Amino acid sequence: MTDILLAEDNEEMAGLLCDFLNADGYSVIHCTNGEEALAEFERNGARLVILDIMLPGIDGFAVCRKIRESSNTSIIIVSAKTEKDDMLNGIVSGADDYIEKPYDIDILLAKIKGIFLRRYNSEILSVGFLKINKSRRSVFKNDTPLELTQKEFDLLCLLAENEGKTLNKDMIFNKIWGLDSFSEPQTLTVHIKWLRQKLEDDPKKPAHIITVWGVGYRYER
Amino acid sequence: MTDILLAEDNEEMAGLLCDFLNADGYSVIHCTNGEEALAEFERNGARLVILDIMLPGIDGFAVCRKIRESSNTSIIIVSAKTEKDDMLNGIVSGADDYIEKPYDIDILLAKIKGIFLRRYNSEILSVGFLKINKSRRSVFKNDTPLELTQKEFDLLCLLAENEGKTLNKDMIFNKIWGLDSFSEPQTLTVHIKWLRQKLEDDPKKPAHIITVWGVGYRYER
DNA sequence: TACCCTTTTCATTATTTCCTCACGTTTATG
DNA sequence: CATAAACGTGAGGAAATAATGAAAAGGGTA
Repeated sequence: MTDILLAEDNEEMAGLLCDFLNADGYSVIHCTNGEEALAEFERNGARLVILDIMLPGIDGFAVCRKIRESSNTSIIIVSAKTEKDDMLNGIVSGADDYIEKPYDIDILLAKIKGIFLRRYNSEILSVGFLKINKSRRSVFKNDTPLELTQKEFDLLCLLAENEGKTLNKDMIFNKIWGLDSFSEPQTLTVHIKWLRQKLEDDPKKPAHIITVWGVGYRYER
Repeated sequence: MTDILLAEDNEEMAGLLCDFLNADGYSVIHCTNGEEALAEFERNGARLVILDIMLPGIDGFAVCRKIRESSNTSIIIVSAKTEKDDMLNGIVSGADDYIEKPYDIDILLAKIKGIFLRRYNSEILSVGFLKINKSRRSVFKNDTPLELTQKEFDLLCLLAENEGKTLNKDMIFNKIWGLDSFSEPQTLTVHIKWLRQKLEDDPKKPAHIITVWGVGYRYER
């Protein structure tokens, strides 16, 4: 399922917003009219729907009501008009939130972040070409999913959360294996290898999981 | 539990709003400062909290954050200021919605109605091809009913409500069997099997109830 | 009690992940 | 350039975890 379904007929606006959303780590599908949006929603669903009111064909309110018939997904309505009736209409149609054009993109992004946090508890960690969803325990490399094992995932999270910072081997080991572990420290390097094989373009020449000699490892985007 | 906890220091405003809310059938408790509101929330909770920002003592943002530490109840923040920062602050603090003074009381009432509808009236959980009616305890897969046992139903609800989120096995077990259960944790995997046989197209290759090795399970639509 | 249905247990198999170890490669240093 | 220490690699097997099938236990009801 996509994170966000965006229904907006202004290509320029939509493109810009998509870029921002992608940068924040959300997967986005863009439709330019109401029918398309409804069809897409029926097929694949979406965690959040952003609806422009002034869509060609079916308008945003109608799309909103239609979606609400079968789903309680989150919906934000975007409107150019600033009339009270419009706002009321949006709320009555079942939208979770309402924002007026021209809107400040930071505010929209903050609203979205809030919705995802409250609703899915899902902090999406977006580091360069990687998207790590900690609550799902899933990782995407440029939109293709990576199948990581438990240890690999934990390791990657630790490194990515400390992106650009060199982490001591002992520290990594203790965090992931626990202080009371009896495993050989060497085991860490093996897991690093596997991680590299899964996410580096050329595992022989790691560009993201960097070895820092005598110290540990560092994640670079 | 009260329907609405209103934190507003302006008595006149509060009185008016209370009247309207009562007229719409909500039970309301009114506090005039942050401390009082927090104490009341701790004691009795509330389905929705309406917070004025400019409260004597602790301000609305702080109250909001404090409540969010322990609860995901709905929160609306009311502010006289109209600055972007204020709005962002509200969203970041974890409010569900934000309204500016002077507000149109109809709009506020509509927002409230929307929140209650979405949040407490949504007995029907619609997740992809599944429709779960929690009060009737019935489940439909593409309009054909599934006959689930009690445990299967509870398990499915838990997974579906947390769609897309990987749930720890222990957590699942504790939620469904209770903390004081003496059953073998193994019994969970057996029920997972039953569930898969009833709702997966190919139970051998589960597409919806996903195993996350070493962690637990995740529902995907 | 006998029946039916649900739930649990248990033993077994299947699968995935993890660890170790030996050996090869790279790096820092004198 | 030689050397030692640190790191990387590959493979086999151990260990951990899940899935399965069958059977027993429990609970409600006629």
